[in-house]
Amino acid sequence: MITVDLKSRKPIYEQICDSIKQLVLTGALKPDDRLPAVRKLAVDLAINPNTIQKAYMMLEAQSIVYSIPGKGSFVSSEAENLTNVRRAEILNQLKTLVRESRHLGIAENEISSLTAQVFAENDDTVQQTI
Amino acid sequence: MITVDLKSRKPIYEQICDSIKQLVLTGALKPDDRLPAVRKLAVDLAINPNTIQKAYMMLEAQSIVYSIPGKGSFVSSEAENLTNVRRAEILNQLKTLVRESRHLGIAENEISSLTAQVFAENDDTVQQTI
Amino acid sequence: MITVDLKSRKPIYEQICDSIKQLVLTGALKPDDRLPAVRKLAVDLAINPNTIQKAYMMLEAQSIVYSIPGKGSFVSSEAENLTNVRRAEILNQLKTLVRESRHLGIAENEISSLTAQVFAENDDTVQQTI
Amino acid sequence: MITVDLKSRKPIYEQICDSIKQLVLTGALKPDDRLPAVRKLAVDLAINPNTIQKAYMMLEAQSIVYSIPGKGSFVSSEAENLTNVRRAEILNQLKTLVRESRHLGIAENEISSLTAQVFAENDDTVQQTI
DNA sequence: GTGGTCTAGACCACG
DNA sequence: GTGGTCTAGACCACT
Repeated sequence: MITVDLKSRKPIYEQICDSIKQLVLTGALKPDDRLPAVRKLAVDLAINPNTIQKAYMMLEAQSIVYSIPGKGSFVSSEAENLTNVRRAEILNQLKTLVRESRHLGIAENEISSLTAQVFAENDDTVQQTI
Repeated sequence: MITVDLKSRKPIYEQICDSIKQLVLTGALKPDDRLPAVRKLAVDLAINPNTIQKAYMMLEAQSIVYSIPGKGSFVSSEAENLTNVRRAEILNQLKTLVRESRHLGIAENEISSLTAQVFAENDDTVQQTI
Repeated sequence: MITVDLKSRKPIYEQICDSIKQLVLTGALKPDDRLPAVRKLAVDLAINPNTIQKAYMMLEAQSIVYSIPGKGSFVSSEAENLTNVRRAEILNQLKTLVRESRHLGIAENEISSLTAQVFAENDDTVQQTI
Repeated sequence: MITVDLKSRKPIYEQICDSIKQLVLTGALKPDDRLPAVRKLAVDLAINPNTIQKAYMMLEAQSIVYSIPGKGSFVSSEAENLTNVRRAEILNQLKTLVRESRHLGIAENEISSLTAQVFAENDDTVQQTI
């Protein structure tokens, strides 16, 4: 489920955070679900446990995860807000990009057709979330 | 014209690169136009000349700028390709974002209306370039 | 392996770039091989680390090297194209030189014999690569 | 006869030196011929007279030119050695290039055919020197 | 005055 | 320990 690209410029701990957020967003992880144990995940991904620890700490700082010493880390119930937050972010980014597109002379219908095309895709992930 | 945010996580020299690329994209800088002198820009932005130098070097490595020691730095004639490159980038980013939007349950017409709204904006910059 | 001539008119960082390209061309450095650490090479060559850093940055801009902060700098897998690029360069330079030779009244067979002589050399490096 | 490329990275004064050496090599300028007047050449090339002056000074330092204050600069009689010097240089560079060609796996007959091709060219400049 | 190179030394984030 | 960024200040060559 969780993968990291060691060659990427993005810090590994950040990749792990993003992976887990993604799992929450898609519903694969629900509130009070337990996250993989730090040591196990470290072995699976062949990376340093400290790095996993750091990722979990960042998630905890964002209230996406809570941890119980000796038991593990769990998805917070507030994690469901993630969807709304992310939605707002995306719409904002879209606005910025569309604005720049316009500056560069990209026509409105070029964007519309791109959008339509994406919505016509047969994406497995989408199927899962239905 | 060129501004930097010292607090940003993005390196200063990269901000300068982006600023200048933006000026080229908007047509504010045309091929063979002269860029601000390294030292002058450094003073204006209250930044070390080495940092400006680094930015210019990166732009030169990308063939967006050419420098003649003793004379100055100038916009390359090949810089006009920038528009096409940037256009492709944007369409790609748009596609990714729209795809994620769909995953999060954002409706197609929500995006359409956002697009329409942006294209209806009265942007001064757009007016100028007409 | 890597040496620099402080007295040369060619910038030190460029000498380092060329040295590394050469190592890649001869196969001494292969894709994903690790380059010497910036600070270590700086000490070995008795040169400021910034200069090494600059060299590595230029190589990265040319996609010959990729760097992962905290891990090191590595030969890119695309670096293998270097051979083709260099070959084209060489043939071009040869053409120019031969043309000038002709202007100066050097006979064709003088060049042929020089070529034959070089190909008859017993070069250790060539032996190794067989 | 003499041209400069203001956009080139090669210093203008060096371009002028090379141009003049070339004229001597092709026989267009013979011993005791007078070089163009500094001011006139500066006007013709639209560059700073100091730059021309510097070029002539460099040539004088290499004994390719001698100057008589108030009369002008003239091609030295020793300038004819230039051909021999240049010939040696070229053969040396050729040797180095051919050696690298061999390392990169370029076949001997590839170089031979390139040489033959150049010698078969119909170059006007060559015609002149006959 | 221009760009270009280099040094010395600092601080940061990552693993 | 790694690479990456930045500053301060020096010197050079070219115009």
